[in-house]
Formats: sequence, structure tokens, C-alpha cells
Amino acid sequence: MEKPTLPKGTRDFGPAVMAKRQFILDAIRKVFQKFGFQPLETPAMENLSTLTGKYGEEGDQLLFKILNSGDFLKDVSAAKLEARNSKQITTDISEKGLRYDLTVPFARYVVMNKHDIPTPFKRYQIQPVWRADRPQKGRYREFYQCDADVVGTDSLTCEAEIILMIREVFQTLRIDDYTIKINHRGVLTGLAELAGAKENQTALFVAIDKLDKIGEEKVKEELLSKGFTEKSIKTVFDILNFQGTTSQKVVFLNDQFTKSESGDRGVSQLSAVLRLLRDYNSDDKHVEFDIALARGLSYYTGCIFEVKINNVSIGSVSGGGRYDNLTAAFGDKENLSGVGFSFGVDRLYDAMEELNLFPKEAQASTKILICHFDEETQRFGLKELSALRAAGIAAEVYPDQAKMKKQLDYANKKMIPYAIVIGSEETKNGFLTFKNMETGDQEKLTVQQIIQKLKA
RNA sequence: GUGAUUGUAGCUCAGUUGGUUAGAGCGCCUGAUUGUGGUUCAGGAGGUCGUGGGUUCGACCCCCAUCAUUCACCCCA
Repeated sequence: MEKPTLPKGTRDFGPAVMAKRQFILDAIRKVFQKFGFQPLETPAMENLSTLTGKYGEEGDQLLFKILNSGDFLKDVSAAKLEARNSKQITTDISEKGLRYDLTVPFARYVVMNKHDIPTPFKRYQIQPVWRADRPQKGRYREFYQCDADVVGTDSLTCEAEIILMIREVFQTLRIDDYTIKINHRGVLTGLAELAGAKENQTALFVAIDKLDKIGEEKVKEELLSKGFTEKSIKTVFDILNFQGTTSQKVVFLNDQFTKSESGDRGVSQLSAVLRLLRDYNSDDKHVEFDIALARGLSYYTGCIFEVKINNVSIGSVSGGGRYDNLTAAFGDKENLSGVGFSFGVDRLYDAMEELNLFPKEAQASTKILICHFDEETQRFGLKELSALRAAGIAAEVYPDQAKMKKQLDYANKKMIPYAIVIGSEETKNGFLTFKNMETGDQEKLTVQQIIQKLKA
């Protein structure tokens, strides 16, 4: 008999882990709903044609493909088999794949249901996605994303509300030390124009995105090797190295971008978002305008976001941005504009674990355990158990006849904070022994008194 | 796809130049304690040293292969 194992990059979530994950998920879901987002779920698998070509060439390779059922080789020509080119026969033997993110299935859903959904459409979606990456720290092959997107409006209130939602989630989770980095594709384009690198934008963005990771010198090296001139690199870094508050950066860039239409658009939209935050009776706390932030680039066209928790060894825990042609890939002529962002629960979990931020209350499931000495006292306890549950208190009885030690050990293991001990004495006068498992304190109370105490 | 790393008890890890019966801490089980756990004390169970081969009188230790793990690069949540 072989030892069972899990596929690479996947995990079981035991009860202790689930309690903490749900603490995170509940916080996120609650905020999404409070901001008017509605839930959506889509299938784990999509047609491969829905997925391919949406994430670039790299992305296509990271897609998990599902082998066709039955005789999957019957439509493959002998010549193709002979050639042994895996890439060429994948489309013949696989027509489905596991979803790679939640945005593309969402776009597919919007196009398919265009006439039924309200506009603008605000949806949130919390489901696992799969990527055939090599796993490493903070990177899994199966992980959860929590997306919230709005399509059908280009109002910048959406961008402002994304910032508000991120801050509210983090406040609930008691994460204090984090940065919401914000930038705009227009600013990046403007930067490329100033550097005279319109042709080679992608290389520029990929390089400067690594700035805080590998440092200025390495980025310069990379740009030189990609054919950028010393002069244009200097232009780029003169702008990147500007130090100041977010609003100072806005003013500074406004001056730089007098001749760049997209740069100007980017800066004015960013400052509009910041102004909106004040209109919400809020501020730009935790928000940092980072000119070097580039992100995936694949489909973003407006504001882009990324959230990093400080002093942890985890990559970004959230990110997003505005895209103007989400649905175009599915033949939609209207080109709906959308903006959205996503939390990575697994990374949030890792970061919170590293910072020791999970509260104890979030980990206990049962509130109270009923312990007893024999069958008679156990049976007596059952109606008290029902009374507790009727009052909405999570309670359970130790099901077997066992030594008190074993019953209390069980409570400890499940982190149950209270125990009721019922012996023959308790059955006579109705006063139960109510025990606080942490302090060891005990008192004699009726079940009603216990309920009141726990509800208080 | 590229480059490293580690694999010994349920978990975290020791293990001497290659030498007889492979250890510790934590956890687990039993008892001290037939109405009280988390503290203490005493005892106990638990190992194909990842797997397969090779070198050797002799391998946890050296060599080769293989599988798994973790980390970094690319990319990303």
C-alpha cells in the first residue's frame, strides 16, 4: 500500500486552518456585500477556447488542461501522433481547462447574459483557481481568489470604492501595516513617451516593476541590455526617483506630462480618485502613488492597484485595475469598461500567520461542552444542551461514557472555552457546574444563567 | 522551462573519520488521581534512516539513479 499524497501545490484545509480561512473570507464577503456587490459562481472548468489567448503565451502554458473523456485519440491524425508535438495535439485531445482566474470567466458570463444583468453590474466571486506553476513560498497550484468587479461604467467612484473596501477588510482583519500602491497605465505610457521608448514599452514596464525588488542598478542594467539609451534611462529615473507625498507626486507629474496626452489623462484621473476619497469623507491613508508599479499589463488600461503587507515575506495580497476591453475577446462590440480587484486569501492567510494576527475567538467553533459521569447524568444534560442551542449557542455533549480527564482534554483540543460538568448532585438541584476552561474557575449556575452570561 | 536545497519517530530536528542495539524535545497512550483538563511525577508505544542500485568485511554517513520537498529565476495572487 502506497502512502497517499497530495498533488504538488495543493493543500488540505483541516478544521484549525478552515476556522482561520473563514475568518478572512467572512470579512471579505461582508465588505463586498456592503458595497453592493452580488455573488457569482462559475464552473471550475471552462472550454479551453474561453481560456486560451487571454493570459499571454506564458499563461497558456500555465493552464491545466482536461483530457477528453473516452477515446481521446480517435480524432488525432496518425501524422500528428508521429510528429510527437505535444502543443499541436493538445487542442485535439483536450477541449476543457480549469479556470486560471476569475476575471475571464466573469467576462464570459457578462457576454452570455448581457440582456439580463443590471448595468452597471457589480459582482463578487470567491472561488479557487488553478495554475500549473512551480509552487514556492506564497505560490500554490490551487488557490482562492476573491474578486470584486464593476462593469459598464467608467466612473472613478469605483476606483475610490476599491480603496475603501481594501481598507475596511484590512481593518476587520486587524492588519495595520500595509500599503495600497496605485498607479495608472496612462502615467506609464507617458513615462515611455518622455523616454522616447514608445516602441519598447513592455520591456520598460516589466523592468521598472521590479524596482523595489532588485534595486535601481539592476533595473538600469536590464534596460541597457534591452537597448535603452543612457539618456532615456536617466529621464525615466529622474521621474521615478521623485520623492514626496502622493499629492506632491501628482503636482510634479502634471508638470512633466504637459506634452503627453496619456500621461496627463493618467495623472488627472489619479488625482480625481484622491479627491473622491475626500468626498467620501475619507482620506488617502495607506495609499501610495507608485510610478514604478506596472503589474501584469495584459489587459489593464486605467488605474492599477497592488496591496503589499509590510514586513512579511509574502508577495502582493491584492491587486487589480481598470480594463476597457474585457468583453471584446468574446466578440462583444460594445467594449464594456470595467474595474476590479482581487484578494489572494492564501497569501493573506500566510501573512496573518506570520504576523500572528488571528484572534483566538476566530478559532473556536463550539462554545460549550457538556461533560458527565454516567449515562443518567448524560441524559439529564441533553435537555440543557437543547436549551443552549435554542438560545443560539454552539454546544455539544461528550457522546461517550468516559473519564472526566478525557472529556476535558477533548474540550481543550477543540479549543472549547467553557464546559458544563453534570454529576448526580447537579441533577438534583438544577445548578450546573459551569467551568471556564482557560482560568479553571467554576461556579454553580442554572442553564438560564449560563445563557445570559454567554450572551452578555 | 532554468538553478539550487533538503529528505532520520506523528511534528521539529541531532547523529562524530564509515564501525556493534539510531537519539532528544514536543506530541500521543497508561498510571499517580473512581467529581475536573491545561502544571508536575513515573512508565509505555512508536523507525524498511524517501526509494532502487552500487562501493565496502561493514553504509543513516560515500557514489549513481529516481521520487518527493522547499527556495530562487521567469511570471504571478
